[in-house]
Amino acid sequence: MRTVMTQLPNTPTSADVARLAGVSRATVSYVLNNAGTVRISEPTRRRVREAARELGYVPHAAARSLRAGHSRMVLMPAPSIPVGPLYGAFINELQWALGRLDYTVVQYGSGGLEGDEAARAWAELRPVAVLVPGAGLGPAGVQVLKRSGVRAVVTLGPGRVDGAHALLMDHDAVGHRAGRHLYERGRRRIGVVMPAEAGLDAFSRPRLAGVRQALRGTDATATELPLRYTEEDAGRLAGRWRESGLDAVFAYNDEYAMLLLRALQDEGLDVPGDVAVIGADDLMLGRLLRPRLSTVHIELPSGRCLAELVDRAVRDPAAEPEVHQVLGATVVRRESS
Amino acid sequence: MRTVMTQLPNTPTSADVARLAGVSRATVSYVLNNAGTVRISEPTRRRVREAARELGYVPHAAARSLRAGHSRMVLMPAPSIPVGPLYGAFINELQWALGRLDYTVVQYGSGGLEGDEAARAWAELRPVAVLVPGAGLGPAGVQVLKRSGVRAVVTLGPGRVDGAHALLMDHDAVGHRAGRHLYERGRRRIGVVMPAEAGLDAFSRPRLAGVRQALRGTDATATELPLRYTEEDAGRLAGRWRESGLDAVFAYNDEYAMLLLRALQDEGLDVPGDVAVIGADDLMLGRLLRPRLSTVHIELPSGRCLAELVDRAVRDPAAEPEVHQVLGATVVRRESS
DNA sequence: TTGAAAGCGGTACCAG
DNA sequence: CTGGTACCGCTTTCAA
Repeated sequence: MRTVMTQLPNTPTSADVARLAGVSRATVSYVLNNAGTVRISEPTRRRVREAARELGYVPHAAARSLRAGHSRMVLMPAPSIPVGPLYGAFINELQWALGRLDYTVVQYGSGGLEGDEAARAWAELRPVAVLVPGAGLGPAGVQVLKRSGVRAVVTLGPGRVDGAHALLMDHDAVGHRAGRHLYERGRRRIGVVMPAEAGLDAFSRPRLAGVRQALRGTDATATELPLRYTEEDAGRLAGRWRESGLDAVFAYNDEYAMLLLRALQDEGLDVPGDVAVIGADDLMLGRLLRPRLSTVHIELPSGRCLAELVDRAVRDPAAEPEVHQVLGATVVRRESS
Repeated sequence: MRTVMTQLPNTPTSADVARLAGVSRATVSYVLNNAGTVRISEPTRRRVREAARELGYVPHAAARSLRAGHSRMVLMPAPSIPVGPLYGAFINELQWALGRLDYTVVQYGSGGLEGDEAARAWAELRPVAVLVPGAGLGPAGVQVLKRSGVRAVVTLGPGRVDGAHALLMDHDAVGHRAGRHLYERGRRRIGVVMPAEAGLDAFSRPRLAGVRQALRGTDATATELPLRYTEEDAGRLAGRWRESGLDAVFAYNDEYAMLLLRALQDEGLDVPGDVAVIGADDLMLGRLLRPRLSTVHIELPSGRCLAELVDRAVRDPAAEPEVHQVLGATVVRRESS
């Protein structure tokens, strides 16, 4: 006794189309895929197309790629932390560029899984390529992916991983430029804001290291300044500023810089007189402050360029992994330093 | 004559695991899925697990869901325009919440496809549910999805679509609050910034309509102010301000508001004396300006709440579509209005 | 020009 | 407790 309460539409398959058109499934496949090797008469083609339209037939991607033994899916983990406009624009451009090359980009919501654990989940989808921002994927993860038929693994982050192509985003350079700039402006006691928010230390630590490196062998010092992204915490930090004796600060990025800048001014400190401030990312909004915020402009690779790398790698999976240095960092001096 | 230049690792299948463990594919499946209905001896289980580990076996999601006739994939189109921190945080929360309910969230890079065209592409993946932000999906698209076995279609946007659940984000309300606020502050000639950037008019138009509605039946007027997100264009707009006679502006969101605010001040106009400015989104950075930016705080639904809606809908696909009003808009008055 | 059939990788029923 | 096997939807030889 089956009580069917709700008549869910039975999803039409190519067999249904074939039946309706009075042909075989093979013919349906030929017609709908415009197979070049076989000639199908025009009347038949029309009947098939008509039947497909009438039934609302949509091919089943899983079945197709199961049969084909491969797909054109490029998988990236979805960012688990809110991501700035810079990186967001980069992703969009990349998706578009890969779309032009007939790949389908899919961002996988890794819901809690980390690094090599996540790699297993990604591998289940049998993508043709995987793009992994940040660190977190180890050589083991790369192996899992490759063994599952992934033809190209590309990491975009601070370091390279064995077996994967790498787009090195050298955040040290960002800190280095900032540190050098502040030093050249005569600053010697330099604070470096370290966001307290989780997930950002992958970027903040290299940036700090870069500052340290720029200052190595000089009489200048770099001091870590933990900061939560709240007005209260910025006020607290600014309140202790005079006693700290710091005469400059590299504020991780423009948002933290703006936050701190305002707090410093509220404490009666003069920027850049008493303390020079520089951010990073070159956000539009930084230009609107008084004084206009100096910043480290960051140049990401073009989406097109990365898309081409992926395509190359997919076509020749056995080639040596490419390693590119892709993060350009330039100081844009405005009024705050 | 096959010249194999590169020994690509042959992806292990459950058959390989079975062979290595000396059991059948069925047994492998039982063991690896912890099938409750069948008892497998502990030694066998160990042999199977060991073999799977050794081969680096990863199950093939497509094959599995092909056989099962369904998946737990929730598909959303990836945003094609850079998205603010508000919405980004919402997506993250949603992904996490759906992950807790054992769904896999996938953002599909629709690379150029629009609305109902895109629906067909999504349907190929046979997701169990589809979440569509914005307008653009019509009833036809919903039908395509449902006929392809999608059990829940949820739109988050300005209006409802036949057959789909709707989380109504009433951007009119944002404009309405802003308009009413400015009116109550005694302003009568109100400008409304309309971003020139593509893709934003889905939001900006309702917001404008909301302002108009708030002003209906009063002696106040709303004037459209096209604005590109550049300093030059803001300067141009500010340069013509005095002759426009406007005494207030609702600037679409906080970013455009900040841009315009600075430009107005550079023109020697007093904010809020000569012109009141209000934005929207309640960005942290707006609080840092002088004067602090008034704004319309927007409350999005909690990810958990939406995840539960999805789960309900998936469990009972035949239920009446739910329609919820989910966008809370509240004026946060600071110093610029 | 079209059809029959094998098989992609897994799952689940039924026999043993 | 375990193995054989049919089948999910689609593509692609091979024959007719």
